[in-house]
Amino acid sequence: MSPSRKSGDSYHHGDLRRALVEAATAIVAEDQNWEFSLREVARRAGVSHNAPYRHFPEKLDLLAAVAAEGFHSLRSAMIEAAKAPKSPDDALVAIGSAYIRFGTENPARYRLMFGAALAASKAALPPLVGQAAAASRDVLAAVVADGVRQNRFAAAPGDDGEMSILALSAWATVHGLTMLIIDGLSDVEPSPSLPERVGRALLDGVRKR
Amino acid sequence: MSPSRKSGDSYHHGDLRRALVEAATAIVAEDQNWEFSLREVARRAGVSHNAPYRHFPEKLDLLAAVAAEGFHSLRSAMIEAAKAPKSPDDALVAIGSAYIRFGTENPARYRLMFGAALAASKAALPPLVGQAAAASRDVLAAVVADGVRQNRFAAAPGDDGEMSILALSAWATVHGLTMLIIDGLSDVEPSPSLPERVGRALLDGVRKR
DNA sequence: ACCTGAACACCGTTCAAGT
DNA sequence: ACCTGAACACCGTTCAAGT
Repeated sequence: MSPSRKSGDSYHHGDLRRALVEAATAIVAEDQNWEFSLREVARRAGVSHNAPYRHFPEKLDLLAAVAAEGFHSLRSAMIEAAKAPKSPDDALVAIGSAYIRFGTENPARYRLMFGAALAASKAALPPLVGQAAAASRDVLAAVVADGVRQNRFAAAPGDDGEMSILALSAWATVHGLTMLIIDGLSDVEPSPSLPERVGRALLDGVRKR
Repeated sequence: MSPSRKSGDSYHHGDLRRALVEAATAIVAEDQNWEFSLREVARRAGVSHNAPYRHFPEKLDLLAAVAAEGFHSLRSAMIEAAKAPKSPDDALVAIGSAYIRFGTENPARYRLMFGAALAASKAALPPLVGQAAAASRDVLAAVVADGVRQNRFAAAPGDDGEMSILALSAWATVHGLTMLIIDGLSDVEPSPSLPERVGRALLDGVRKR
């Protein structure tokens, strides 16, 4: 057994960091509550309650790691959704739908992703999370830019050349909707067709008429 | 000193409930952190650490009370903003601006308002919060409905008669944007003119062209 | 009715050790 | 290096009393 083994094999040691992230993710999925205790994560991972401190200086750092992984998943889901469609219109609907579906299908995980920022409070957002979030936003932004380039989407008047406001708006709409649905504040019944309908509404918001 | 004194005078007793809500609100504003401890609230109010249980069965209920009051404030800010403008266009921009300003000027309070829902997790949203939130949403919805009625806003295609999706979309946009800005996930620099610009972008999303 | 003090089972974090 | 057990200062909540 040389030490050159791939870090992917998880006997029990060597990848405690990954084990902790997975344990935390599992707890969140099972309890459907984004607030987990560090001690429970350690128990689940089979280590003492302060072994995690070797890998994460404080609880917030584990939270950030879980959140960042969540954003990577979200990004994958969006990329997957954007694969098939040809037109920017279809792509935007597909991506919007995938986004809402991702959030509403595992609300606790979605809340954690933004709750990590939330927990940070005054402090700056953990860079890990910020980058991961930006990466998933960029999938949406790319499609929006595509639509503008093909002259199908209307850039906002104030957006001279830049299209950041338009992309930000689109992100805000799907994010806000996801949150409102998760929080039970949307009065539209959450039918399976909702993501699709929201995707269409999103499209109508940017489409050139 | 008859007991028929108005409940508004706060010597020290009689209105502990209000004192607790105010103490919690003050702590959130000072720490800029929406997570306060029940014991600290009690200390601040000058009572023992479990006196609050006479008024709030559990911590979540105090959280909900603070959140509900926050929604009342938000509603007032929106109503105030909608007063002056005449056209639905101006009103929507004004309301959107006021909304974003409310959220970004006291992020901790805004996060708490939605964090109360968040904390509830699987359980249903505290009715108190749900109603207060709906009441403030309705200010926005009324202006949107006005615009549709005057044929200045375009109802979404799927919205046969109802305009709930359009209003929900508008709410989602301002809510999402507020959250993204608060969380530091918006890459647009938070200039004082941002609320105004966002209000205009919101308008462009619904306006008939 | 409303409030108290002591107690319970937790928590995040630290520290002096162990290997 | 990595992990442990004991300890510290908290927390939410409960309970038997006090007035």
